[in-house]
Amino acid sequence: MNGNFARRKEPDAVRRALLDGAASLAAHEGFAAVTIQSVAKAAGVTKGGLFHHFPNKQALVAGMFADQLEKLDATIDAHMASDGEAYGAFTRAYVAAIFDQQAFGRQSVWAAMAASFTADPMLRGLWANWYRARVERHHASDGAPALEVVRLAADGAWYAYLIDDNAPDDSALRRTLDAMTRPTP
Amino acid sequence: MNGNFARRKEPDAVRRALLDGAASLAAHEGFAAVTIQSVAKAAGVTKGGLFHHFPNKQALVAGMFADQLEKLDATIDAHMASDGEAYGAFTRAYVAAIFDQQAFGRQSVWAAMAASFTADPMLRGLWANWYRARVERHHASDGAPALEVVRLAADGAWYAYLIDDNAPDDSALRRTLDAMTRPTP
DNA sequence: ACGCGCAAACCGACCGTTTGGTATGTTCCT
DNA sequence: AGGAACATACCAAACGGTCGGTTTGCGCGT
Repeated sequence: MNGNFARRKEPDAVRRALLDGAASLAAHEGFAAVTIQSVAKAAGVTKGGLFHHFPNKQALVAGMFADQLEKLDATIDAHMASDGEAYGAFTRAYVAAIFDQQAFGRQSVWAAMAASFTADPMLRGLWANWYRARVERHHASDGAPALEVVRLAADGAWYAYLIDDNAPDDSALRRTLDAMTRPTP
Repeated sequence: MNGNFARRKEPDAVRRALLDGAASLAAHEGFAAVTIQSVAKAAGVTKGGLFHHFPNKQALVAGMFADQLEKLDATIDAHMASDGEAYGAFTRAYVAAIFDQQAFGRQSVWAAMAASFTADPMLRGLWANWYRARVERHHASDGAPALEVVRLAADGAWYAYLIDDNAPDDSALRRTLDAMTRPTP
């Protein structure tokens, strides 16, 4: 039995707090605010404690990226599971995830991650690999060129939404893109 | 007459060298390499000289952005001038500019600028205003929703191209998008 | 059951470097 | 002469990272 007070040493919980703290910091303060000091403080740990879990900052950021990719995986898989139609299911889930403000809005980790994509080739590779693997996995149902155009347009809409502060109503665009993923009879 | 040697004091030339140096630095070394020191050195000037032309770093970066926007303006206008068809002319020029590697490739200033978009709200506003003004200006010929989708897809393709190192051949996509801007008879 | 050792977990002070920015000159042109 | 156009020296702050020390908990021998 060890479910005692909070004073116990639970490294897994600390590691989780570090990753969550980094993500929250990136979402609300921007990617530049993700410093070793700030992340450690947000997790209730000192710098020394942080460096025990991650050898350097790059490892910390990479861990945060991988964590977010896992969550995105779960979101997309859940959406695909509740989709009756096989054709374009992945593209629909992808579009749905992007148009979900809570997951991809300015106040999200991805907004900050977009900033670091062009800077760090390693993080760029992480995302590129994820996307490539997903496209390849669902090639049977989502390999059509028309679906690729839909995904690209969703990416563009997401980027435009991030940039333009007073974002317009995009529900019409979302419906349009969703309709473009339906099989043509 | 004052067209003498290069030893004369020509503040306009220095200012130009600073903007070009900043752009070149951002393109080849990434946005993080755009520091006061590096830019001044690239322009053959010391820090003090730079701060004579720009009150702070934000003003320097803003000037660099405005400079690039002017160049983009010229590129698009030139493309539109040589376009016989009125409908979708702006969208076609926009797509053409994006798919021009020299202007928008990874080795371009825009690749670095994309990184700073999410970080700095001011720079974000500069781009958002430019885009909004352009769309409004060409609303008569490029206001159709189908054309907006094309522009968004071009943005998405550009972003994907920046992220994925081994970029695939996108000439087919470029033709597809271009075809989608033609008037439907 | 009980101490005991040892490694994992964490702290806190320190370091070298870089950054944007300032203050005080010095040179150049009109 | 006087201001614009630069140079030079300096500064405080923040960053990533290191290092020695301290605490916690678990295994192990008896």
